[in-house]
Amino acid sequence: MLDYLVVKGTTKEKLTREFFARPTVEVAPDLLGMILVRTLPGGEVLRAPIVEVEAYTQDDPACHAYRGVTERCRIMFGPPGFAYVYFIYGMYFCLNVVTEVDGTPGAVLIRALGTEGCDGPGKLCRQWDIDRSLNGTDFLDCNAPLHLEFGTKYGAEHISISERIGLNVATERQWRFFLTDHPHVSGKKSSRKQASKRRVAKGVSQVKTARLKTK
DNA sequence: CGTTGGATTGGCT
DNA sequence: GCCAATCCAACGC
Repeated sequence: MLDYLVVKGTTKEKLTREFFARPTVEVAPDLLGMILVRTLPGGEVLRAPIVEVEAYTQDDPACHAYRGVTERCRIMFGPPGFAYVYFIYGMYFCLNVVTEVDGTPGAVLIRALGTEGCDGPGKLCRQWDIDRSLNGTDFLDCNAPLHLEFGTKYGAEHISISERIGLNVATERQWRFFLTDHPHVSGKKSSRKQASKRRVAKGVSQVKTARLKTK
């Protein structure tokens, strides 16, 4: 609780476009501790620090931009510091921060916030009413319905690293960053280890299809 | 505690 | 058609 009430001094450091125009894997851990500010349509303002993120880059098979520009991921190819929101699994939205210089795709998935009910990329978007309408929002615009501010800065000694969650490609990349032992990181509830990848996703679906066909 | 499957829409080959 | 940067409930041991 003390964690997310701490907002750095009164001298607010100004966030710049350059901050995001860096290699994605460098920006990702720097986002930990920064404050996400969401102004709801009704005017209510929600604020909480980012406590878990994942990096996705152009040469990364798990990245939506891996196979080039499409309508869905085109925002990733534009200037950095903007929101990339996508729809997944038929019922969830996920929020990303676009990184890298204009023309180079890259993004950081925000996986958890340091507040109740935001321990997971899908959960935090549901909780904070974030959907496709916020795709392309400028995180530098204080008047936008969604923006970022500098918060507490954490050194490497407070940051843990692991492989990303929910992927079945490029699983070797250690591109998930989170605040060590923070109570609001995802998957903490049952403290289960994420070793149960979908081993033969293809085979499983084929079996499923076959079963349906014979019905 | 570990593992599996269902929900449910739309992006992309 | 296939299946996904998720989540949760329901199993099995």
